[in-house]
Amino acid sequence: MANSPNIAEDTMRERRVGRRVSAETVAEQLVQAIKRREFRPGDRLREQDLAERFGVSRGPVREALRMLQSKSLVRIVPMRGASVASLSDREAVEAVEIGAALFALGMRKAAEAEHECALEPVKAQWRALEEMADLSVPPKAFYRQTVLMGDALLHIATTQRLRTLLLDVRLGAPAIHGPLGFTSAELRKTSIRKWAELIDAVETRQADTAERLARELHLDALEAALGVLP
Amino acid sequence: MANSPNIAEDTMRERRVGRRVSAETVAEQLVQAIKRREFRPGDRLREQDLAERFGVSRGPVREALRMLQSKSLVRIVPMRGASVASLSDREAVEAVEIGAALFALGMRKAAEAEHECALEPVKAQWRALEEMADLSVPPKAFYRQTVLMGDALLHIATTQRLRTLLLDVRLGAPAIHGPLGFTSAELRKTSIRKWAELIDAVETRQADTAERLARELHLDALEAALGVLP
DNA sequence: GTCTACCAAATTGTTGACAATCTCCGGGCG
DNA sequence: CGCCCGGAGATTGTCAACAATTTGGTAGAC
Repeated sequence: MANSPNIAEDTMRERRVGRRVSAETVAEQLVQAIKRREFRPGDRLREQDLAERFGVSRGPVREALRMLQSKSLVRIVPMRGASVASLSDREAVEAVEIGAALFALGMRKAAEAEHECALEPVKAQWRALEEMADLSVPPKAFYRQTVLMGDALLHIATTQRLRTLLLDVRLGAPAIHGPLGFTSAELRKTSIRKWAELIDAVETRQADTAERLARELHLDALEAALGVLP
Repeated sequence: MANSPNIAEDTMRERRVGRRVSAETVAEQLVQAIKRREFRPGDRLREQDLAERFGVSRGPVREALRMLQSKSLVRIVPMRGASVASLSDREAVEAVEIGAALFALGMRKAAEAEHECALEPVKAQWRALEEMADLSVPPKAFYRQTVLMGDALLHIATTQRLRTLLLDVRLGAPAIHGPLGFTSAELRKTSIRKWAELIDAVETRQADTAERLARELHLDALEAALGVLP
């Protein structure tokens, strides 16, 4: 109550009483910057630069880099520094396939789990997705909606580890896993239909069907993306 | 003979050209110590203790802890320190299922990959496994041999990311994923047979069969382990 | 002209000291 | 008797300086 709500419009040098540690916020902001393409795959990440950018010393920056290294988001070679990880086409495809396998497992577990009324918000999001069939909606928005739905479905399976792992894997291959594939009205229609079938499979506890549909949803998008790339 | 591996008081000095960075060796040794059960799930990891143990200062120790945190091997809560991650039964099962899904994907890719004569060493290791059907061989040895075979099979699929990811996931749940299940002669026979079938499926490019067998091999062992635990 | 040795700048790796925070243990008070 | 308070010790978070290594360029020899 007597807590004065210090607003965070100031720079990050603001000394918050909160228990946030520098290394964590640095890692988080660095991830955002990479997602925002301010740093691109292959770009070098000099410790001093990052330290000045985030208003801390090199210690927390090094910790943040180590965290992101373990998530395969940055590459560190001893005595030569860090850089944003850049995946070959083969590795990117592999990452998407891993994501598909993990998501398929998640959908199996969701179908097997208890999920009383938890499917209602998912259905609401599906209706939002259905509205995006028209190509006037940018592919990125469509893609984001699918990610939202997938995460909501994963949530009802209560598989924390799986969710974070999937998030990490997707972070590494945004180029292919991203909205690249959703430029075709055909694919969007198929995708919308399969999402509906997936939700139904989860609701009616058909684990095998749910697993298959989840995998197909990912691999369809991958195939489409590969058709755009080369 | 020439080298006694116990005392390491001078190793940090100038044993070799400093190509290795402290944080990496600390992380590696800490992982070994955790695998060796010198630190057990839930045990606290004080930075100063680890620093003295490994002969470095707290900086590299903190970096190592961050690396292991991102791999879900240690848990760090701000201002309260690090501890070895301890999984609930549910989380451990989840980890094994994730491992099964990843390995199944790897076997699919192995079956689809080009693999001229690369299967010969795998077959040699299978013959070694076959010799271990007798229960006089400790379960741990049998388990280790299966891990070796699995890794060799993954190798021919050239899926680096998948291998490291699988390794990380397995590190987190050694209690269940370990040799717990292989105390039954029945299970060993089934396992040996399915490994042979798996190798054959990879050799004859039957991706679906390889994927199914890989999953079954993991889930059979999980089921057996769950039968021992409660 | 090309190759090698070597120096200087830049960058990473490591350390010890200092600051911030938490934990624990008594003592005072309702 | 139970609860709040406070301070000392322990532990983590952060920083700036120092050491080690790589890199890029330059001078010299052949």
